[in-house]
Amino acid sequence: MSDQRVLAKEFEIIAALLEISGANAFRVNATKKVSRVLQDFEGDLHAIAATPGGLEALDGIGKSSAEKIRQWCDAGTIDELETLRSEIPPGLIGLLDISGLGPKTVGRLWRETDIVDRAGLARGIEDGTLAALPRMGAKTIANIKDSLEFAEQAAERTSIGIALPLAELLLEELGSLPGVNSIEYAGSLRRGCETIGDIDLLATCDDPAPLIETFTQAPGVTKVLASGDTKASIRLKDGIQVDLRIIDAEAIGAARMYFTGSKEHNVKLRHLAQARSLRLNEYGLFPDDGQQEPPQQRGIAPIAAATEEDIYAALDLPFHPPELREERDAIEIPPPPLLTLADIACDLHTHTTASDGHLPIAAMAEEAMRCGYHTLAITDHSRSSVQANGLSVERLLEHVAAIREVDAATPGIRLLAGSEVDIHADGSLDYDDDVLAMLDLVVASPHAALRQPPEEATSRLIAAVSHRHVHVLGHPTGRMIGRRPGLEPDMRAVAEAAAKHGTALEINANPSRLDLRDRHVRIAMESGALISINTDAHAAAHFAFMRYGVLTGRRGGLTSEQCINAWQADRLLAWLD
DNA sequence: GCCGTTTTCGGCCCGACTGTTTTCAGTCG
Repeated sequence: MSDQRVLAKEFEIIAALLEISGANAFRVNATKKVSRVLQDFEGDLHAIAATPGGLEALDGIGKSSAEKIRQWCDAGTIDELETLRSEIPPGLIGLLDISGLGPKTVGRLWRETDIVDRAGLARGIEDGTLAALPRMGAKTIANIKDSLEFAEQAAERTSIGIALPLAELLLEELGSLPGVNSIEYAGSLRRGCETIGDIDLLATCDDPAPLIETFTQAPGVTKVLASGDTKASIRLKDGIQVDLRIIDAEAIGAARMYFTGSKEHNVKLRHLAQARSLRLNEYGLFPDDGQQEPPQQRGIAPIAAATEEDIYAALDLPFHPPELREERDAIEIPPPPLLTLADIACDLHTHTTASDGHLPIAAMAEEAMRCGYHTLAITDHSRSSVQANGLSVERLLEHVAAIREVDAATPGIRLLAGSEVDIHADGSLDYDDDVLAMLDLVVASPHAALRQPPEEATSRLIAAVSHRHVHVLGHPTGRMIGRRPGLEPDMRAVAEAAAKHGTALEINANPSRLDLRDRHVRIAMESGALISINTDAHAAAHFAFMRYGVLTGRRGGLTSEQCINAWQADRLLAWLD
């Protein structure tokens, strides 16, 4: 893990310990923000720490945090963290993740009981220690017990590849109920995040009660977490939480904006609203008359509420698509026109039964035509990928001939004979130049040695993108979300080399990969590198992964101009030549 | 702890729901 990622975790721990100790909530928030800034930071942490004022120039990092970061760079520890650790049992941090337990309660456990970790909590529930605390009734304790058991076995976040199809299924089922006028998803799912904490649904309907009832009693619901007049939360049997909110149709824009987030984007919007003597909440943008009671409860008409566009316009801001509403996205700057799924006209990285795919060439061509593509590249594995049945030079030559044969026999789509060539640890490729030269398209990808140090990874990938026969750098880091971190190269250096040599960087659209990731796409855009979004399809169903790649591209600010999959066939072919 | 077109002090987003409590604290998103 890179230094800034390790340090981001340290600040996360500081924030959690401060929270338990009862520190000022704004100080806790500020510390959490430092963690997020470090998490997102791309560049050389030690270099920026050594530059006077360098750290302080980052939004959210002030003098005090900069000092701590420099201390960590020099000594490998932070005094404040060591002090906190010596005072507060670290096992308490694991209690903050249990739904229903917040900082106040965990702080109480620390000061007033002998419960210092999850095992202690389980004991305290049984032996009555918990029940002795104020405001701890039977129901609260039962909820905590349930959350504790759930937290012990649940995965942290759900892949968008699981959450999005599930959400679409829910929309179909709930949307067909009588009296439901509209239903849609919001939240991190709508922003296209690679993993989803829970699914947020927004509905407009004639009568909320029957919808809430159907929702909370649906098959697959293992627990009803909340059920009110306008909001309900359930947990499904696979552990995913779904929140449903009932919205007034006139205020759907404000609700969309509010529940899509991100939280940080909303906070920025509220700040700007305040500066204009306005008040923004999930019911609309209102004039701020200084009264405490929410304006919508006093019959005050909103200035804007029906659409998100109205609200941005009323704040004199450009519209931001959901994918560009993260903390890192500047709010005043108009976003570029983003690539859409409809722009995608080809897939340039797919596999067949020749290596480890499930379909023969002709069947893959059929699927690509169903997607409306003008071109499909067949790129089976190279010889080093033994586990994936990689092709020897001899088998590759036969395969190329077979691809050209199917291409000639299949009007309506152009098939490219390519290869996904292994990039060896030293940056050399798995086939000789004369072999690569006869291919229509070369995707070069790292598959092994994915734990090599960042400097080696950087030169390895720069060597690949600089190679005269390489068109696309496939899944550049080799990461698998939640399973392995992959390479951590200096992505700006790789992107600059790619831009210089006219090589495209891939967004591998498989939802387990999404590699490049969103923040790397941003760097590629800034460096002027081209992007190629490919599904790496090994089966018919994998062609549908394209949308996850497009979402990731959009989160990085990708335009159709800079994405070679959006180009017309002749332009693409000219570029390949 | 951070920040500044109300600037070096005094703020820091806002509402729903639950459970325990008789008016609201704590948690969540």
